[in-house]
Amino acid sequence: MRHRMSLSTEEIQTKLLATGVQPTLQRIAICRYVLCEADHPTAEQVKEWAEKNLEKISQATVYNTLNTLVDAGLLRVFKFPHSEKVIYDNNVHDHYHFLDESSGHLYDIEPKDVSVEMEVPAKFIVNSMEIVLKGQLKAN
Amino acid sequence: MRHRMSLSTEEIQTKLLATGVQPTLQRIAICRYVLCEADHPTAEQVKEWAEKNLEKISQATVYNTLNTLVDAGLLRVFKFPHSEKVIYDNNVHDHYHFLDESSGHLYDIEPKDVSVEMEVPAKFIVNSMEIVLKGQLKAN
DNA sequence: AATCAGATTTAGAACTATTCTAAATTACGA
DNA sequence: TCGTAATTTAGAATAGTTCTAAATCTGATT
Repeated sequence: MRHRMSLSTEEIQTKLLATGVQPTLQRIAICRYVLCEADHPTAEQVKEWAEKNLEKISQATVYNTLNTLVDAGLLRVFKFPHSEKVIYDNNVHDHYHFLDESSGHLYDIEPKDVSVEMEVPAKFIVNSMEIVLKGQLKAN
Repeated sequence: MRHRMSLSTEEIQTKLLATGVQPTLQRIAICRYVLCEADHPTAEQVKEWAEKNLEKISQATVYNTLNTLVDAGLLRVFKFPHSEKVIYDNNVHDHYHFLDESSGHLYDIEPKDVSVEMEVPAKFIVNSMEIVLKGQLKAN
């Protein structure tokens, strides 16, 4: 279940301004991709998309922009064991992940769709919890 | 709860031979550290230890040896979100981790010490599960 | 003990993903 | 319109790990 937002340029601008980020051409374009279209993209994928959809953009700007969006709380970064590359997630709320080991595809798992009952040794005070499930999709 | 084994050189040799790994000087030394003494070390820490405890060892041998031990099933590799570096774990059974966010220290959590009740959307066939808890240790 | 083949070790280059640097460009407010 | 700050850029730098190919070691066979 992807967080697909469909946002107009104005809505993106508003979102950026609301989080104190200057809505430049490059940032708006990248937002169009990472907030609306993409599904757990890597920086590389963002760059590929941006090169197709902008006159010209540098690697540094892609990274700068993604970091800016993360700092602004519009995006989250994750790093999974199966890949060196960071992935960006437009689902900024607490959630878990499922990795389809055959395709490498990632799926968000909403906390409401799982029940985790966890009891840990008393000496640990748990603030947060990262869960990655691995397996395959049911064939059916 | 660390998996501290105290193993003699002979026992290490036997372990290596049993898994089809030639027990060279370097490998035995590194085993002495990673199987007995170390606690979730990085390759860098293994290298530092090895430089103190061997005449001479190269970076490549440290990495080669760690990879060999992982392939042999004597060690597991993990990669956590809070660090770029891979860590090696001599606990090769299924288990989870707790990250003390104040110290950066990792603790193994044995499955028997937690109860995880998890129900996920039916389309996912879950084969394994990585769990990292984050927080602090209870003060007292 | 000497030989040879294969395994291991090594120094250093290469690689990948990301960040840094410092100059050029752009945008915003006065 | 001007000046200052923010943004973008190319390319260098960095970190962690792997690769390469030469040197060394091992240990089985003679």
